[in-house]
Amino acid sequence: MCDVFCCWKKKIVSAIQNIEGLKEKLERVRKENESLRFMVEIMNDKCNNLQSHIQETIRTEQHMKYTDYLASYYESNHKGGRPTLEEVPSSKNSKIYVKTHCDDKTLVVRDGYQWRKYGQKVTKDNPSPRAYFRCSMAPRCPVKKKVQRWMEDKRYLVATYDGEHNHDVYCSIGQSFASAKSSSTAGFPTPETSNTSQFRSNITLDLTLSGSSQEKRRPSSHDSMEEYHNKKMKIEEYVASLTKDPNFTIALAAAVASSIADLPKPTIL
DNA sequence: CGTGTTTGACCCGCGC
DNA sequence: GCGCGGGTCAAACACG
Repeated sequence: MCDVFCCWKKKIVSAIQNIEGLKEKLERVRKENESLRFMVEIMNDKCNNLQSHIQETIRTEQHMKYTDYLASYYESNHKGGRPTLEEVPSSKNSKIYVKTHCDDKTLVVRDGYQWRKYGQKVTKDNPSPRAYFRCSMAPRCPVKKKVQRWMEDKRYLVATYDGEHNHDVYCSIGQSFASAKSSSTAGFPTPETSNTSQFRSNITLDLTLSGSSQEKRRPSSHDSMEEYHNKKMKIEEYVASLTKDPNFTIALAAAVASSIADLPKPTIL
């Protein structure tokens, strides 16, 4: 009787120990889960930041190209005179002058959008051939452009745009990144174009807990400040170790790039 | 094999 | 009506 009792007692103690162990395990998993959730939140913020960064980079590039064109154009035609409104290209049916190398035979104007070439022709007034491009989003996007070397200064390419894009630049970029196959035309993110590496290298994936993400995450009512800071430190260490891993960075960049392709509502610049 | 480029042929508007 | 020239098409080709 006593033996049976002892045996049962042992079993019960063992079961209780098991339960305690499971409880601890559960608690650990719960904490891990919480940390991961926190990290996903951070990643999400960083993803948004990255997206804004890309947007800003493209705007800057277009602005610089435009400024370069204006500067050289007014230098050669106005000898320091001020530009007039008529000479400033409009977004619809506009002309853009892009400086290139003289020996550069490709009629490529990197304007942020991806284009598909559908024809080339030598015109009467200009010995240089004229290339015809359609937006790669066609027929959804009706925009076309003609690119030809400028007669007056062969260093410049004249891109004449016909129509207005009804989508964002990033649709083209996302499509290009996602497909990993691209044309050698004016598409911004094409591997063939020299800007690509520059474009990518300018983006640094800041995965530390700084900026907006830190602002957003405040200690909850049941978190003490100390607990919160400890947690934050742990995650910072973890994130730092991840950022040191080149494979992780590559994987994240690829994921971000593909997510850009699926942006829900594109905005027209 | 899929996707983009090349290039000769074709279309179409315009001036004579 | 004809010829010219700019714009587009589409088959062939190239490339990854």
